[in-house]
Amino acid sequence: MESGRIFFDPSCHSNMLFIGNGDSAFRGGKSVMNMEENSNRRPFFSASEELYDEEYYDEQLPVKKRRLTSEQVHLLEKSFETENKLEPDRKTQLAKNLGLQPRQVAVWFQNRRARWKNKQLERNYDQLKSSYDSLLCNYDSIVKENDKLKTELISLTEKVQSKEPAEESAARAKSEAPPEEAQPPCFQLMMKVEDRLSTDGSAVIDDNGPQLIDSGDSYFQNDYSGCVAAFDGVNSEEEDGSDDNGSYFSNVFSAAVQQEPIGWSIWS
DNA sequence: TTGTGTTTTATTGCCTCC
DNA sequence: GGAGGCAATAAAACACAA
Repeated sequence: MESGRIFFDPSCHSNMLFIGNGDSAFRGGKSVMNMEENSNRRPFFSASEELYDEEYYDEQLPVKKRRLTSEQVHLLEKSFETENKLEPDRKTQLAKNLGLQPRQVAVWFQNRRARWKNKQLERNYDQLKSSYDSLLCNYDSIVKENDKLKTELISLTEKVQSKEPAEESAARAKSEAPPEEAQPPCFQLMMKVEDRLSTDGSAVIDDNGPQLIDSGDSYFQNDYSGCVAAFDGVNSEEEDGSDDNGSYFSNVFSAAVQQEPIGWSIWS
């Protein structure tokens, strides 16, 4: 690269300046930056209309683009902290104080906003990622807990079944329960467990089947209802949108509604 | 010293607002 | 229509490892 003159590289997309003998595109201007007194840096000429300044070229040899001094950057940063948008008056004042062109101040703020936005995006990404990781961790522990409860349930059920004479079970199923094909497998297990765990036995199953669940000491009441509802073979109404397959829970609910004197009438 | 990646300064083109 | 903002981009300046 030759030295001594500034010219535009015609092939350069951004009108970047070079030092050399070229003068065809040389439009001239004036000094843009007043660098520190003791700085050996030379100013950078930016806008084309600011380029031509014979006196300046006689005195100095401008080189391409220059960085702002640390003092200039410091003041710009302070200004940016108070307000990241630049109104015309402030821009002019800042430019004057820093010995820069207003355009340079505007460009600096523009680039600074872009950097801030990128940082903000990074911060947001980190926050979202940590939230996601936390949720994932919770989800995993819930799934494990659910699996554990399922295993417990199956284990208890097997124990109950192994102690119950087959004929007794069959007889009760025939006389007291709704048609077996209308009940979900989970309910069948519940009935058996409920029966087995009941201390007095007589009060558990009476003529009104649905009271079984409402009897106050139901094994599955409340605490396990969610788990049971999620158990395989039990479809919630939300899942299939219907209860026309003889769901026991629907039956219980209907029975409760019918027994409720007031209050529930809206449902009947 | 040199190659390479990152940061900074600046331009361009498009869009919105008044 | 002009001013100003923003995204995309160029290119110089800088940092740093080999």
